[in-house]
Amino acid sequence: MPDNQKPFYITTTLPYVNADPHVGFAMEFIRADVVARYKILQGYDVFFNTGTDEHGAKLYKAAEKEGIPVQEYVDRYAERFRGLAELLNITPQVHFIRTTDTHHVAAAQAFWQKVNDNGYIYKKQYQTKYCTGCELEKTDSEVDENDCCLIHTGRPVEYINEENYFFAYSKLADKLQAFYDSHPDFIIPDFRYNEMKSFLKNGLHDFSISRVAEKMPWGVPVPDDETQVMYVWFDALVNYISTLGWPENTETFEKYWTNGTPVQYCGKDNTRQQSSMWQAMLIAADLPNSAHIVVNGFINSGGEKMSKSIGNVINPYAVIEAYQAVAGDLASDVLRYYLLRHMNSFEDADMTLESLAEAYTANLCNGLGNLVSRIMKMVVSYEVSYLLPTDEDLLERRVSIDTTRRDSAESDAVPEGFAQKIESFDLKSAMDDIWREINSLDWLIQNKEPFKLAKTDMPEAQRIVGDLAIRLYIIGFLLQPFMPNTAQTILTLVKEKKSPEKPLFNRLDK
RNA sequence: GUCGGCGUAGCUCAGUUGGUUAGAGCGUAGCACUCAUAAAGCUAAGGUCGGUGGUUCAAUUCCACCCGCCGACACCA
Repeated sequence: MPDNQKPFYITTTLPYVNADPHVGFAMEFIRADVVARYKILQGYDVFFNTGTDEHGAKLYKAAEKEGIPVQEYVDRYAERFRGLAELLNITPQVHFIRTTDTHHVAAAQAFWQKVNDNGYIYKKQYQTKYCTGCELEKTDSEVDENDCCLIHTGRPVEYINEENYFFAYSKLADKLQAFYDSHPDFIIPDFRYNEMKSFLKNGLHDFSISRVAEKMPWGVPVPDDETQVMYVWFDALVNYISTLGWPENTETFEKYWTNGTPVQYCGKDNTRQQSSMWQAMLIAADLPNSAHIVVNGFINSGGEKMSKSIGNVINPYAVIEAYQAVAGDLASDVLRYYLLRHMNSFEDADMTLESLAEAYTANLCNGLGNLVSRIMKMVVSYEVSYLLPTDEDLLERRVSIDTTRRDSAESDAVPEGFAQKIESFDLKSAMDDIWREINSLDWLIQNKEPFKLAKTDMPEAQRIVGDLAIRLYIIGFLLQPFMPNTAQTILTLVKEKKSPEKPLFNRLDK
């Protein structure tokens, strides 16, 4: 490994730990993992961050309701989310930060201090709406036109005044605008960028960033003011840099944040926080901005939003468990495959167990799995030998295969533009490239008929199957970031010239 | 309401800088092969490209209006 490896930073948002992991977060996590693994393969020195967001009133109340200490409550959920990384086969390199980590708490305070020193924090009276029916504070979107909470429609909310700290968001509008203007690819996809640009154009209002500790103590204490704690997301956003050891570990911070083109994945409900508020906060603290915000859509099921009452909630744990029966160790790859190729890269998508089963049969059993079996069976039967390309060759797209070329236009062993698709986070299209190559190989076997040639012209049959094996190896190579276990299985089989003892993907019972 | 987007085969979507028979994958039906997980290959069925009007020699592609759907419009982690 060269010493001058280029750094790369990528992070998910931190899920709020008031419920079990959702398949939408699983998708975000998997996508970030694909990019991280891809960059690792490219030789980058990668810092991949995820974790859990553990402060705030909701958790405080949830723990109270269960009658257990908050810390115990969040510990339990943090473990469940940590378990998700293993379940989804996320690279072991991933860093897992908790916003209750002592270092993070100190970093959030240092960040606050810095923003305050720069004059972007001030104290102001803040009016909150409070529903005495719910015994909860309400936001503007939680009250109707008669100023009543949506649950207690006959009872107007009360107004409570409290003193909070405010973030001078509005003072940062010009700088944020200048940043947007000079970074045309900052938010991906572009229609989300347009939304944020018009949001900014409509004017920014300062917002409160603290709560009265007496009422809600479960937060990071505001420096030099024991009466206030930070509002949960102000501290939470700082995780993206506290995970790097900021502020004291300047070396790591500069390496990965300043020079690592930081990429942040998020769901569409987080667009504003990540790409506007957080960026303004960074500017206020004299820190460099993120390089890209990549915004995912939501996953619906059967045309409706997933909800417990409809009963269409899909649990990633259950899906993987179900597929272990047919795919064994490759079960996590089944879910990865589906979320990466059958969910739209940027817009809302629809997931059902039926369409998952259909995709599994068509593309993993009949497609990839079957192809591995038919090629490797011939490799073994005809005692084919071949010389595999090196990783360096493949990274540089230096591969020449002649005897099995369908035609040069539509079947590149290493598809042109494949890297570009991953670099622009269009992972679905990159997957499509791989499946085009899988289809090409199936077509070639059918049309070159090496299984017939084996009876009349063995050397020619061996040459064809050898090329097919090399191309299968390349498929395994390309598949590594997307379906790591499957890719390893294929690479090993081709290297060792073995046919699989049993199908990679067994058929589902009909 | 303001701004933006979408509506193309059963499903998911691509495409048309306006121009001969509108594409892919999956699904469905038939043919046929055997290296393979009864898989792969070939063929077929299936669309008045949301509606109406306009511009044009010519519109699914441009314009207007209408219908339907979606997103943003802030203190929701």
